[in-house]
Amino acid sequence: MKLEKAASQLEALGNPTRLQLYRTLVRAGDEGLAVGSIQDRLTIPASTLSHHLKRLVDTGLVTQERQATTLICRAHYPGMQQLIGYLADECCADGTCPPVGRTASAS
Amino acid sequence: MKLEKAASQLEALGNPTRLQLYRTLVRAGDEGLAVGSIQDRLTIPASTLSHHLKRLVDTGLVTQERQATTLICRAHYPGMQQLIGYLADECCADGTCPPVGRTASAS
DNA sequence: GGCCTATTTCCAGATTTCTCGAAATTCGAA
DNA sequence: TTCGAATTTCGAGAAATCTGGAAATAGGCC
Repeated sequence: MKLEKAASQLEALGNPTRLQLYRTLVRAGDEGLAVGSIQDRLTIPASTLSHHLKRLVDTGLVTQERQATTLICRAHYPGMQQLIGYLADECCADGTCPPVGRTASAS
Repeated sequence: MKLEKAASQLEALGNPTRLQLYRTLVRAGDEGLAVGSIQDRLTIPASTLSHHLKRLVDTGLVTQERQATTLICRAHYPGMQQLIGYLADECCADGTCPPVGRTASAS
């Protein structure tokens, strides 16, 4: 994964409203949640929610599936796993780095 | 960890320049890197770098230590581990969530 | 077709971020 | 104390984000 993509995913999660939104979707599990249901739970205007949702979808952290007029949203785990993978590989985010300690080899 | 704090850490990492900066510090290992050295590697103006660095320090992802006139910066692993911990606990970011699938229990 | 619900797009204002030059500050050395 | 190197703070402009109301669109159902 490119640094640019990881950054955009991190940025997408780096907003309290969107992080809460993502968390809500994770908790909803496989069945997902309709946009309207999310709106009811988080109590935010439809347009605002739509913008945030789009951001998460665009970065690959959430998927949507039409069911008649309602849109079901689900957390997209592969997206999150890619992100965690990037952090672990490039930023030692798995917590195993301090002992390992590869020394700086220039740029 | 509070959602707010996790969000601010994610936001701090969610900028290409800062992510690259953090990555550079991780790679530098325990000895860390002076602000000036970082500036040389990433080729960004001192004031810009200082702002980004401050952001990472404020969110607990980086620590600084004075050595005479130079400031040594180091990736602060506990900060990153807290973040990963939050994601794993609250957002199933450890990849074990899909099979587990806890159902939504309202807000 | 006409209608209703769910959701998005359009628009715009307020706020925040990002950037970076110039000036200030810090701290050691001579 | 005067100088010089390292870093931060100040100030400011450009760009992006965040927010939400109003209008538009999508997709069934009568």
